[in-house]
Amino acid sequence: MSVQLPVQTVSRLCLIYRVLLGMDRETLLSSSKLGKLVNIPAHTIRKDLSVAGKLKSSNAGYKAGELLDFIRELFRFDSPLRVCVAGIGLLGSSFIKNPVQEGGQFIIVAGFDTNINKIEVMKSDVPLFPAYEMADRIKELKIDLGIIAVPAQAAEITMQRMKEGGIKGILNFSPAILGDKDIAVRNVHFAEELRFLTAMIPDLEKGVKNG
Amino acid sequence: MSVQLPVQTVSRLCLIYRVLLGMDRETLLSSSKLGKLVNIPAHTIRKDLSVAGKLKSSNAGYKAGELLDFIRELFRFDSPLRVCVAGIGLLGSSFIKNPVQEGGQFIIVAGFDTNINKIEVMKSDVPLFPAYEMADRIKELKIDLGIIAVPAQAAEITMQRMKEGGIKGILNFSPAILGDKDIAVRNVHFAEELRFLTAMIPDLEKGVKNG
DNA sequence: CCTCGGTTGTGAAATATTTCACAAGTACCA
DNA sequence: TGGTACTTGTGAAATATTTCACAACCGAGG
Repeated sequence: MSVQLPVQTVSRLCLIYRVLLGMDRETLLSSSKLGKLVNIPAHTIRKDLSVAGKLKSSNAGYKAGELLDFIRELFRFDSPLRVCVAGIGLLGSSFIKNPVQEGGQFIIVAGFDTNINKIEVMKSDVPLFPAYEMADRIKELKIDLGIIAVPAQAAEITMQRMKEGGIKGILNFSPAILGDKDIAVRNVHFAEELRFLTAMIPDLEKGVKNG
Repeated sequence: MSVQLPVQTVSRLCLIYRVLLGMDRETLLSSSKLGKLVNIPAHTIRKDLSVAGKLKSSNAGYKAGELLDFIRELFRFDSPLRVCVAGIGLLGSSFIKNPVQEGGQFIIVAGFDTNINKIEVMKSDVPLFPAYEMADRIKELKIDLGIIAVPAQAAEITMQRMKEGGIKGILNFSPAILGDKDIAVRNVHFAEELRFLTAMIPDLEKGVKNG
């Protein structure tokens, strides 16, 4: 399969997947009902499903459960992925202490930090290791995804270590901007979300530049 | 101005803004040098600046400081925005305790929670109020932006209260999917970022569906 | 069996965005 | 002054994405 879906399509399907997760499998949804739930026009949803290779049905909408299964298989959301966290600061430890549930799709199996004291002191169900062991541990524990929650200046080396360990994807919360041609990297930055939001606001009154 | 820039252009300019912030104003950057820093092709950067209404110069690249000023004025990033946080849980309180700095572009001026005890017990420089006062306080304190960090079932009502107070933009960290035609809303969801990442990974080995 | 109301799936049209390619500007140097 | 080695800005071409519009399908009710 894999006709390489447009990124936005992928993103929308993920969004749909999310609402379907919290819904009775038997619920019957038309593309327009679904559209209202996720703020996407009905025809876009239909097109997305169409290019993604849809399922059978005609008429009468989609059964939540079937749609869920379809997307799950499409993106192989079935087998749980093993995740590690680099940087056991405020943010990093919150991932370790309050792991995302999401039906067991992700399992946090290791934490890393350069600060050995932190590793020894912190209590956690997840095993913690010093950062220099990262590549080896990632191989050993067959880790798929990495979350980077280290300071900016350590981000690059952390990514390198993760790559060396053979990680497939990285979610980067550090202020550094990471990217790589071999693996999927996604940068997330709170302040920038706020900034983007600000930039998108039609007109923030203020002296109203011209009119 | 405002020719309504493409969303992606806005997003890229914000990214560029971020790297410029952490850079000496005198640094001279060519579009390709800049491109490497943010993982964007040079011609896309030039085009973005072009449609955004660019500045003067030809030759010899951009001075970091000038570019910064250009983007700042373009999006009116100058006057600081007043931000409030709804939901003083783990995430919400982290915003209050460790406010984003970003050169004072955002100031957190209030927190809200339905749980009165929490409000009374928690120590914080930022004043905390009960949720039902939200609309009034937002008006009173002239708050521009809201961060929603409440549980899913409270998200909708929180948005309504914020709208009622006249807020211009919302950054929603709750699992609910929010949207509104009048104000800018941005949904952020960690698990979904992981999921999106997973979906984007070319081939996560696994039984390798076909080939 | 036929029609009505509602829904999907999808080619084709309409838009939007990215990429290209190149004229034109600038500095430097001799 | 002329030549070299950069770089930008941008119209036009190439792509990508979204929107439209409509045939086809289904179930229910005569």
